[in-house]
Formats: sequence, structure tokens, C-alpha cells
Amino acid sequence: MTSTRIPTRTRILEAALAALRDEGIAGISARTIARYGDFNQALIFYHFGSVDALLVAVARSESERRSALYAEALRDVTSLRELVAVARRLHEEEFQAGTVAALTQMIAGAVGTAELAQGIREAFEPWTKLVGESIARVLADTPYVGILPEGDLTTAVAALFLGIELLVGLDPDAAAGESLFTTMESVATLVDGLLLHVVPEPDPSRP
Amino acid sequence: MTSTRIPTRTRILEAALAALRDEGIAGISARTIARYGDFNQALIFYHFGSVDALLVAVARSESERRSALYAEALRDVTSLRELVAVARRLHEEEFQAGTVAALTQMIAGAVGTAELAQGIREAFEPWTKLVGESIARVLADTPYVGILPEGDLTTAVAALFLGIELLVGLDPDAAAGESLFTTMESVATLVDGLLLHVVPEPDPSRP
DNA sequence: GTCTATAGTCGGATAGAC
DNA sequence: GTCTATCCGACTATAGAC
Repeated sequence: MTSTRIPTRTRILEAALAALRDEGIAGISARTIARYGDFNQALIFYHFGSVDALLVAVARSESERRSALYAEALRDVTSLRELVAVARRLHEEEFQAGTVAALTQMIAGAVGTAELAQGIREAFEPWTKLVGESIARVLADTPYVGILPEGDLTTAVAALFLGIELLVGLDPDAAAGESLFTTMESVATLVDGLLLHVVPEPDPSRP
Repeated sequence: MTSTRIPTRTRILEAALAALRDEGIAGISARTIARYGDFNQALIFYHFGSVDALLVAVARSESERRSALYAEALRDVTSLRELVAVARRLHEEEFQAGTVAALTQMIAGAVGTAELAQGIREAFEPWTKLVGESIARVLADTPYVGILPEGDLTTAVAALFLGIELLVGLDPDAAAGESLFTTMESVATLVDGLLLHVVPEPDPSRP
């Protein structure tokens, strides 16, 4: 796990992610991160220059990893239900690792630090682009193309999932388990019907 | 503005809110807050005991203020469109003051500080209850009562609006202006139609 | 590349004068 | 209730030995 074969740069990135997840942005410091990775605090400055620069590097690394993992699934999305299904898979796979929570903390920490905000924004541009394209495909061939602005819908979807992770951080019980995403899949199925002008019957046994 | 007639306790609460909004949770400290309110740093500990306790007091105060301001409007809500309209009004009225952004920062900061999380959760219980009741009324008299769990929907709605403020903090241009909420009102109107099983313009040529 | 040591700053919190 | 003064731990960042 903590094998010496893993390059220090990577170890620092992983430690920063873990610290962000567990301690939150308010508890982040070079010393905290070093404790998580069991390396010397000074290495952070040697490899990344500053703590903020390290956080931007974490954002970039996470954005790339995530794009690689979910790009294929996202490209197949043509309905809202499918989009929520990908989101659910992402939530289930990433929740334990706490990577979305870490991202949420970074975004929250970017307030009042303009360069950190810009770095994170740029780091996640490829990812938001992927999500935006999926939403465009959901809208395509529905009567609402050109009526509902894709940019706003993308923002709303991104906001929804970031907000969920934020609330999960506040109250792990509230959004835990399958219930929340199951409900959202139900709603998405209903809206998909609406998009196609077909109203499905209410289903007493939620899928 | 900085009149001596305002009790110190209030001045501290307001300064903490402003500091939270401008500097974010990562930049919060007794000294930062004292600078914002132009009072002595030691007063925070005299009046509130600790910085964390002050933050919980801010959450309580904001929850009460908000409940008082929007309870009436929320009680009239019986459709999703009306709920989004209240959210839009809240966003427009509170955005400049930055109170939602401050709350977002508090929630983000609560990660890894269990007692802070519990304090904030309790502080906002009356408010989430109000929102939950509105959603219950939206669902009432639709075929989906008892099928779609209100708790999950409340969580999703709360998450959506928290996430929006989080993203606005990251990129003020992205969610600025009227566009985002106008789009959400459009979507809400469509979904309202769905909830009542009334499809705007049936199109038999589409399966 | 990684370590120790340290400068210099800022933080929470308290004691005690007024 | 509000102030000054202060303890002391934690922080960023750098210098320099290895």
C-alpha cells in the first residue's frame, strides 16, 4: 500500500485527497497532508510549490481519472434516466473513496482565492464538457431542443450532485443508502416520459 | 452603520457572516471576524465561547431570519413552479448579501467536525421542515403521493440550491443573471403538467 | 530527492487591568 | 463588557545538511 515504488508525487496527491475528504478544506495544511501520507511536510513545497498549487493538481488529476472512467458510459446516455444511472454508479463507486466530497471541499475552499478557483475550473472543464454533451443528447429529438438552454441544465445537474455530497457531509444518514438515487431515477423516468410526450403510469413498486 | 447602539453580540454575528461570505470557511478565524466587525478578537470568546460555537449561532440566527421572511410565501406553495419562484426570490434577495454562500461555507466546514455539523443541522431543522411541507403539498392530489418519498425530494431540492451557490462561488459568471432560474421555472412548469397527468401538447406520432 | 531545523506569521484561548 | 497582553501551538515556506 505504502510501497516505496510509488512515486512521491503520486503519494502526495493521494494523501491530499484523503486529507481533504476526512478533514475538509478548513482542516487542510501541509502538515495535515504529510501526516496522511507519512512523508515530510517540506516535500509538498519541493514538488508542488504551495498547498494551493497542490490542490489544483489534485483537481486536475481527479478530473482526468474521472473522465477516463466514465466517458464511455456518458457517451451512451440519451435519456435522463440513463444520466441518473451513470450518476448513481459514480456516486456508489466514488462515495467510499470520498473523491466527490473532496472536490466539494476544494470548490468551497476556492471562495475568496481567485487563482484556486480558476485552477479548479480549468481542471474540470473536460468533465463538465462531457456532462454537457450528454444533456444535449437527452434533449435532442425532444420538443424542447432550443427551448431549454443546455448550459443552464448542465449547471443545474452539476449543482444537484455537488449539493448532495455537501449534504451527505453534513448528515451521513440523510442521503445514505439507495433511497435518494432510486427516487431520482423514478423522477428521471417520469421526466423522460414528459420529454417524449408519453406519460407513464405511476409504479407502486419502485424499480 | 457601525452605531454603538447595536449590541455587540449582533455585531459579532454580522461580522462572522460577512467574513464567511468573503473569505470562505478556510479563511475563518477569530481575528478575521474581528477585523470585519472592527471589534476586539477576545469578545468572540467572551460572548460565544469559541469560533465554532459562533458559527453555530450564525446558522441559528440565519435559519430564524429566513424562516420569518419566507414562511408565508412557502405556505402558499402548491406547485413546483411556485416553489421555484420562492427559491428565485430567495436567491435574488439573499445573493447580494451572500447569506446562502455563507451557509454553504459553514456546511462545507462542518466536514470532520461532528459537533459543528450537528449544530448546523439542528439550526436549520425548522427551515428544512418548511421546505419539506411545501413539497408535500406539491405532491398532494397528484398520482405520486406515497410513491415518491418526500424526504428524498426535499433533500434533492435543498441539494440543488446549495450546489448552485457553491458553483456561483466557483464561477460567478456561470450561474449569474436570470437565465438559470428562468430555465428552472420552465422545467418546473413542465413537471407540474406531468404531476397532474396533463401533457401540454400530445403528439401521437411519437411513441 | 529527502531530511532537519528554523524563521516568521497567525491561530485559539485565557488572565487580568480597567 | 471591553480592553491589553500574552502563552503556546500550528502554520507556510525556506535554507542547508545529507
